[in-house]
Amino acid sequence: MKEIKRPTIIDVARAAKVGASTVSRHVRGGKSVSPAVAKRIGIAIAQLGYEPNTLARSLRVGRSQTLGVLFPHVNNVFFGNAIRTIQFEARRSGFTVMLLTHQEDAQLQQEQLASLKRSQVDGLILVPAAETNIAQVRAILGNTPVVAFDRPLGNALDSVMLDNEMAGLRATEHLLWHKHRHIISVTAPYKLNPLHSRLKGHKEAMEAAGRKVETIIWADSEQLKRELCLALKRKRGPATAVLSMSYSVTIAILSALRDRNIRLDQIAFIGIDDLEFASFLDPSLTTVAQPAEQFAKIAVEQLLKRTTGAKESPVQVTLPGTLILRASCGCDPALSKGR
Amino acid sequence: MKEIKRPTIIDVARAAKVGASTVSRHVRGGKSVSPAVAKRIGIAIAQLGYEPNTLARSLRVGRSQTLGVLFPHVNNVFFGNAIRTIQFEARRSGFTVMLLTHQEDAQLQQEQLASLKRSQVDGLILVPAAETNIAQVRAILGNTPVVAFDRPLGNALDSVMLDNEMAGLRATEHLLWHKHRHIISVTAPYKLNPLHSRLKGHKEAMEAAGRKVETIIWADSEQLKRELCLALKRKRGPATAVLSMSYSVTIAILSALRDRNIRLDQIAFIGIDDLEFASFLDPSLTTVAQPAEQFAKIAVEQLLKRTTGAKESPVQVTLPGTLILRASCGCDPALSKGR
DNA sequence: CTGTTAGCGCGTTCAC
DNA sequence: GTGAACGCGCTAACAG
Repeated sequence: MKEIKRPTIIDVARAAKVGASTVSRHVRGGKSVSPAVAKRIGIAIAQLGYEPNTLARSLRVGRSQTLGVLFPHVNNVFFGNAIRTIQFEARRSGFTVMLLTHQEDAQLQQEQLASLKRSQVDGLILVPAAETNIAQVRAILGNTPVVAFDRPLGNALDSVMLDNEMAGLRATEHLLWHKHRHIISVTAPYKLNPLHSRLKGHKEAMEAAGRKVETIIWADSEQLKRELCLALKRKRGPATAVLSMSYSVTIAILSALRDRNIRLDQIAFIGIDDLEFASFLDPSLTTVAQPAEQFAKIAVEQLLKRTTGAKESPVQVTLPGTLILRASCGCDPALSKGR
Repeated sequence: MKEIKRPTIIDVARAAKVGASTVSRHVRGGKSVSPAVAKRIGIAIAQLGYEPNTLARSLRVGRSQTLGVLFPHVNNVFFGNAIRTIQFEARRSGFTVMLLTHQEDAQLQQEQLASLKRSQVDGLILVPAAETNIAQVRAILGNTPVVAFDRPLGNALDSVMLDNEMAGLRATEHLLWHKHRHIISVTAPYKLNPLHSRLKGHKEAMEAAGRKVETIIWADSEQLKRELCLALKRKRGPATAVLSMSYSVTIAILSALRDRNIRLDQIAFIGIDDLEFASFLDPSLTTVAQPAEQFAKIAVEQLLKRTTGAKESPVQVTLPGTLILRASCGCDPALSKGR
């Protein structure tokens, strides 16, 4: 079994006593090859253990059949599920996925984009880092199709994301419905559009109810602890409910509460973005979940359309979140049994 | 800005009035090019927005500078961190990473392996699905270097993983030290070597202490609830401590306890594998954490050695886990403040 | 130090 | 229905 180098299409051709192009037609299927010859080729391929060289094929046809995916990271349910589905959908269409991460770092993002470009990806699904603008991306990517995922990147691009404003609005309304009058919202310092929109929806709901908007911008853990305690423990109209604007903010809040020995059942809480462990906390956490799989399907579908040269104007898909009622908002704990 | 097709090395050569190979030497750096010429080439590249075509280069040199990574999924801290570090380390050495998942499915794993092979990856970091043997992998991969990650795959391969037996032993010893006499261990039905080893270590510790080994094999959630309740609530010597053998088992146990309204503080608990939310539970969860970053570094390093043709006999690296003492084992809750 | 030439493995004309 | 020849973009030999 001296496999000093891998068999090429020519080796197969020789073994099957046919021309190379006949083998080529056969492996790609569909094309007309006489049954007898097809049989011989099939045997030769099996015997030699031939696998087409994707690199050579891509170079020749000018498409790599590869989709780039550039995410901040892979460490949360939403991204994890999205990635799984993206891979699945891409595979179904004969594409492979090249997954990179930029760790929310603009510099690294640019490098990764360059890497993707050099790899000749046919298209890209991008969750842009904060303060990214479309020009930076285009400068590196040229005219490679891009769809923005989870975060907008100008309306010259296809995009798919949550109806963030609605999410903020609905979550707030639910808290108000539970008769909370002093709700404190917590957001991250990143200049990320989704956070702004969620906050905007929150403000809208608060103002419609005639309540004062109070927001903490989480800068560091000490400051968050301080401000959160202040709001929750003040004598005059202490906050009784907390609305978290994102996954990482929720983590920060949970840490802060834990460190200050404030039990979750002393306040009401809703977090935008679901957490895999939301139902294991006590009380279980009410969250607004994003339809990751649906996002992924739409993103891939849209991207594949573009790679085949569709020229329609960009579509911006916006999907509603799902308010998962568990216990932390004040709803009956029994509800949490669902999941 | 009519960018009808991307500039090639020849376009650059013409623009700079030099030969193509001179440009080639320049872009790869290091090689000797006269300063004057280098300058001209630099300008031409900037002007045209030239990016080398990785595909063509790979085809030519016979290496893709790409490392394949095939993981079960990306949805847990351990895998997530490992992936991040693998990408980082690979990048540092000029490699890009092609990440695929097999969802613990042997069939899908084989397909993904084939895909990786066709993509001409220079090496592969693999977390093998259950019941995978080395022959299956080699059949598809030929002589592409592979390092097994987190799970062994025969000793003909480089591998890096946890000292699983030690982890099971240490966790058990800690529970015994807390005077628990009836400890119940819970494992998954998958025929995964790490689970066996952890269980083996557990048994060792139990037998050394003269205690009876009781193990639940988690088949489905109803059965788990039933058997767990039975063990915890029986009249004669009820179990007072639970040892979970893996991340997913821990999730299952937490679900079971929640559904049966058994609060975590009624029992002692240690889980092998850390969870990102371990410190948010009440009581916070004591776990054995795996050094994901260290694993990743070693795996990449070893793999890169192989891709440059190292022929030493396979090395099997085994690293100890870290017992993170939080509250659920019975240690002072104050300890949990650490993280 | 530089340019010319010849393929890497494949798909695609275009003759047969 | 089939095969020979060319070239995708690049780098490794060589010759200058």
